[in-house]
Order: sequence, then structure tokens, then C-alpha cells
Amino acid sequence: MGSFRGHQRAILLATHGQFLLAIDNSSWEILIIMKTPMSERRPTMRDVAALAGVGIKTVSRVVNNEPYVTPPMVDRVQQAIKSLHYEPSLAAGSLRRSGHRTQALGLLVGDVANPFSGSVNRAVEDAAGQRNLAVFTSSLDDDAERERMIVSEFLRRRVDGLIMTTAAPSQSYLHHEKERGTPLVFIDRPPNGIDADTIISDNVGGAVLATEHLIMAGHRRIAFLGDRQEIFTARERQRGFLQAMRQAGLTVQGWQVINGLSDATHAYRAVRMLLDKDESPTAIFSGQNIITYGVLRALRDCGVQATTALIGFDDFPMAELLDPGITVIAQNPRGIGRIAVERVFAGLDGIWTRAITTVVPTTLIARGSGELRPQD
Amino acid sequence: MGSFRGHQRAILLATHGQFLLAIDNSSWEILIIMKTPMSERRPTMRDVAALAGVGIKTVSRVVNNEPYVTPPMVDRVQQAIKSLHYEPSLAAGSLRRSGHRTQALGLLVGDVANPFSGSVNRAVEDAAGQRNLAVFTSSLDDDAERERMIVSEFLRRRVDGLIMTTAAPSQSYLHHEKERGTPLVFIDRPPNGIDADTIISDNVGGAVLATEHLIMAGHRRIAFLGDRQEIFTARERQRGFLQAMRQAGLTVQGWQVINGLSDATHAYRAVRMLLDKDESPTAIFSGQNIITYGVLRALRDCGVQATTALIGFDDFPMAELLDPGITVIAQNPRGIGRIAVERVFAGLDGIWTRAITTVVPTTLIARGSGELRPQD
DNA sequence: CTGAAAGCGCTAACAG
DNA sequence: CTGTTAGCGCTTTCAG
Repeated sequence: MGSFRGHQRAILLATHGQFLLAIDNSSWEILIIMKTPMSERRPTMRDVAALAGVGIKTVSRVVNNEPYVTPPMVDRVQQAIKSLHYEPSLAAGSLRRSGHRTQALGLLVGDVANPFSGSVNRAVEDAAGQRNLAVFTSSLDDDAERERMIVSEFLRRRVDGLIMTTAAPSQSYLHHEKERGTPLVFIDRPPNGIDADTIISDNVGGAVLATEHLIMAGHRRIAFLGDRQEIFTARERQRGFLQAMRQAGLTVQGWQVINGLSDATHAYRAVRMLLDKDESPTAIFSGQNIITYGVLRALRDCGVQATTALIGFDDFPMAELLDPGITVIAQNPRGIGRIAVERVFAGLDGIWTRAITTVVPTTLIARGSGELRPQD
Repeated sequence: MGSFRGHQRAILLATHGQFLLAIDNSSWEILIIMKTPMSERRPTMRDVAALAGVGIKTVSRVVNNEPYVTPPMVDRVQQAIKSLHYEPSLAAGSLRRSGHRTQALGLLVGDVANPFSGSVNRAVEDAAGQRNLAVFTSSLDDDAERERMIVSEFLRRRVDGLIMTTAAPSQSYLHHEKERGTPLVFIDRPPNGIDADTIISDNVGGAVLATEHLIMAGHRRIAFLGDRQEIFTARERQRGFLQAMRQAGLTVQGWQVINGLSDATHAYRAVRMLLDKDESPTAIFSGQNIITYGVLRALRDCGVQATTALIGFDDFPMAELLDPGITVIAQNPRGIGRIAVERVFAGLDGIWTRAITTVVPTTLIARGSGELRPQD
């Protein structure tokens, strides 16, 4: 129910193409209404050509800034474009244009609402924008089926390139797309079953850095809290932790490694359990943002926030304003996004190299929590 | 420079359409290489039809789930689709289809990397996804020229609808687009010079809530720190503050209202100055996220974090883990995004009503900082 | 139920 | 320098 073209209360019965069928519920009059009046039909290049009194190809030349059009012609065409509020259809153009470029990129991230993905998103937008590419962004939520659906959705839209993190166990289904020349760049996690450009953080290096930092501060009983083992980054960070402990000659006992933590609540419970033990850890290395959040709540609730050392993988807003400030291993999401787009551009420019894996450095930002010394 | 098809070091000279011209710098051989081998040409509906031994229209029917195709035919077609890894081109389809729907939405937010925009983005993605619409997202950075450019970019892509916040002083340039039937929905800030659906937060109500909360706690010398006055939300929140103060019978002196604060550094300096005064405020109401951040740093640096009351407009991650927890006026970005898409869908369905402004409630979340009592 | 022909808005190729 | 023609991959229309 709503108002259509002067009929105060009309009930929508059906729509068909450009038309809608409605009934005026005071006069019982049947209404067939065009959704857009023909007078306001979206103008085409032909309309512009007719108004300017030139051939359609001349309009095309002006729109695409091609040379060899005389200035007065250009003027007349631009006048017509302005007065009709004409915007050329990119889709129609790229359909005919050789290469069929759509000037669009597909970006699959974990979740556009999380700060890491948001920063990647922004960097991709900025880099892609320099060549006038627009970006389709979608969230994966670590859901394999979603990955397949969204990729398929993007391919139907003929994106010029695909920048994606993964959720499915294999990306071999993209083999044909790669052969067709679509630049494929994986971020955050490497693909399985296909060889393609990959941009990842230095997960092992960052984890080693964190662990060594805690050992240096005098800690021996350090606990590692990690995400589900199916996730590449979770495995790598755990690997870095174990490697650093081994290299320091410290044996790691079973209770010191807890993984499979997929949200803050799990992390919270894990820390509470850890602190209840006779031999509780003097330091915690959290493998991920959301885990860090759960850890912080647990430490605060137990009143040991100022005495238990903590380093979190992944920086987060407000980390420096907590008390103590939270020491983190910072990734470089903007760098990851920027480099990913560079690789896409290289592919688009026909510069084919064998698949390159770029490892983006991680850095330790000391803010206090990682510098606390053991209490005993 | 890179490696092309077995030539270890080749220098790219030029590209033309599907071909690239390169020179092998060891053999000086000139190379003309097809970017995509014809054998791997992207299959079209025609290819599928040929392989399945049916007419192209039958393939179209199967792809679009149209009825009146016999099951064995459907099978044969689907077999061919699978073996060719065929994905129909949405752009080609919508070019011919009546209505010319592209199944894409354009979303303009402040900055995809900021949490508010990220949440809006996510809600829009989810709601749009239910009808298989993909979303182009771009960041405005409060830049009027960017707004014009991005909107134009989106219109060239013939998005089915536009959800946008604003940066330009007027949106009257969208008049013709609206007449053509493109659903236009404004979020966070109302448009100027055009009448269209608008979804905004209850800025005044939230500001009144915050101010009354501080007054109730016993504060009289309350300072309001706001963003630049050109911004709608900044004006509204200031209006709410002044309104609540007046209603409580409190006179507001000049130093109590500081606006034009566009980043954390400005906010930091403003608070330092405020605290240096003889009569410094006992409570602060911060008009925005980034300002709150600057305020927090200043309060901490001056050691008055636990004695100066603070309420911030807009919730932020970790607010509850600070000491004291930060009391905020929370907006509902997911709600804003969801409702915006609903309005777009209504427009798309031909349900035309006069422009509706939806005000999404804001809520006070008490966490400690806003409940501190004045010290004197 | 199925297919052939026309054409969506634009650009490539070529002719003037 | 400018215009005409054909056709990108698909859906519409209409005839079998």
C-alpha cells in the first residue's frame, strides 16, 4: 500500500517489467502505471548523439577522451551530455570492449565489520580507485559454503580480479578461472589445491618475537591460547611459539598450549581454568584479537591484570589506553591490501610470473603488559 | 620485466587487446603472446548450447530456473554447464532484461575502516545478499568532491540503488537519478536540496540522555566537545546538549562548548586547555568516537581519568575494559544498514511513498565513567 | 515445450 | 577527423 502518482491510497497488485498493476481503493479504478515515465527514460549514447547532431561514435570518442575530435564537436557533445544528465553505461561498454574488463574487483574478507578486514578493505579501495576500479566486498564468516557462493556471484559479475581470504578446505575450483586469466590473489591465508599469488603476515616470526620477548622478561611458564587448528594463521602462530620455547631450551607442557578457541567466551573460560591451577602461567600469549579480548576480561575479573604478562597477536584500538597498555604483535592490513592490488594490476597488465608469496612483516609494539616481570 | 610462457626474462613492450608484445632479452626474439589461449576462452551460453545440442534459449531457461523444460533437457544442459565451468554473465543479461537491473547496490560510508561504517557495511551486505544483490562500497572521507566522483562511478555501473552518507553541501545533483526511479537512501546525515528516504540516529535524544545523566550525577560544569559545525550530527548533538542544560536551568558559558574538533589531536589539546583553567569542568560529553579517544588520552595524561566524568557519543570496542569503563551513547549501525536496504527494496518493488525519515533510537550504556560524581 | 530472430548500449573495425 | 556497420552475451518476442 502506498501512493502512486496522485492516487492517495493505492494497493499494489503486481509488477511486470517496467509496469505495475495497482488498484485505487477509493475509486476502485485499476491502474497500470509505468515505473519510469518514458520522458525520464535513461538517456543513451544515441540520445546524446541525436541532441548534439553528431554520430554515435563521436559521442563515444568524447566520453572516452579519444583524440582526433575537433574542439567545437567536443563542446557540442559535452553540452548534450550535461543537459541530458547522461552517464555512460560501463557494463554495455565492457561487453563489447576487447578484454571485457568490468573495472570491478571482488574482495572476500573474514568480516567487513572487524577492524583487520576493514583496514584491508580500505587499502584495497584506495589502491583500486587509482585505476578507477570499484570493489565488491563480501564477508566469509569462515564459512566454506559462503566462499563458494560469493566467488560464483563475483565471477558472474565478471570481476577483473579476485582478492580473497579462504574458508573452504580447497580452492582448486578456481583453477579454470585462473587459466582464463583472471588475476587471483589470496590474502591472510594461503590457498590449497591451486598455485596463486599470496600475501600473508609473518605469523611465525611474530609469534617468535612475542615469545622471546616474554622469555627475556624472565617468564618460563608461558601459556599460548590459539584459534581452531584448521585455520592457517592459528597453526603458524602456535608453531612460532613452540619454536621459540624450544630454542630457549624450555620444555612446553600440555597445559601450556590451548587451542580451538573460536570466540571470546571460550578464551575467557580457558584463562579462568588456567588461573585456577596450582602452577598457573606468569605470562600469556594470545594468538588472536578476539581471544585477547576474552583474556583481558578474565585477567581483570581475577584481579591479575597488573601482574600477569600478556602479548596479543594483532593490534586493536584502545590497546594503549588500557592499564597496563597491551603489548601486541601488529600486522599490517593496509600493506596487505595494497600489495594484493599491486599483484592484481600486474596480472591485468599481462605481467605473468610464477605465483609469488609475499610475507608482510609483523612488529612488536611494547605498551606495558608484555613487559611485566614474573611475580615469584 | 617478468617471465612469459617459458621465456625466462622478457620485457613487456606493449599490450593491445588480448595480445601482448614483448621482447626476449637473451635471444632478442620478438614475442606476440595471447593473454588467454583461445582454448580457454570463457564459455558463453552459445558454447553450452552447442555442447548440449540444444538451442541457446533452452540454456537460458535452465540458467534462470524457468519452468517448461523437460527434466532430461535440464540434465543435459546442466552437464554441459558443469563440464565447461560456465558462469552466466550477469551484465550481459541485465543489459537486455527489462528494467536493466544489475543486482548491485552502491554504498557510500564515511570510511570502511572505521567501526561504525564497518557495521553499517556488514548489515547492508547481509540484507542485500538475501536478494542476491552485491554491494559496491566506497569511503567518502568527508570530501565533497569524492562524493560526486563516487556517485558518478556508481551510476555508470547502473547500481539498482544507492545508500549513502553525505559530504557535499547539496545532493540536488541526484534529482534526475531519483526521477529515473533509482532508489536513493541517505544514512547518518540527511540530504540537502533533494527529498529522499533518510535513516539517522536520534542524535538530539542521545545527547539529551547523556547530558541529563551527567546532571543527575551532580555535575554542573559540563563541557561539550564536538566535531565541525558543517556536519549535521555534530550540530544535532550540540543542540541536544544545550537543550538539556537549559531544561535543567543551567546556564552554559562560552568555554563549555568547544567545537570544530576534527581529530583526536585537536580533542586532546582542547581537554588539556580545559583542565588548565581555574574553573575546569567536572564532566565531559564527547560528541564523537575519535574525540572520545583524544579526551581519554588527555584525562589519563593529566591523571584525572578516575575523577572526571565522561560520556562519549558512539560506542567503541574495549570501552568496558578501560578503567573506569566508558559510558557511551550507543548508536545502532546495523539497524541503520538494515533499514536502509529495506527502503531500497521497497523502491525496487515499485512501492512509492513520499520520502520517509527514520530515526533510529540511541541508548545509554553505563559503564562507570559517566557515573563518577563531581569532586568538589 | 523449444528455437530463431531481434536488439539492450556500447565499442571495434573499417570506410569515407 | 567523422560516421556506418556488425556484434559483445544475453533476454525478449514470437513462431513453430
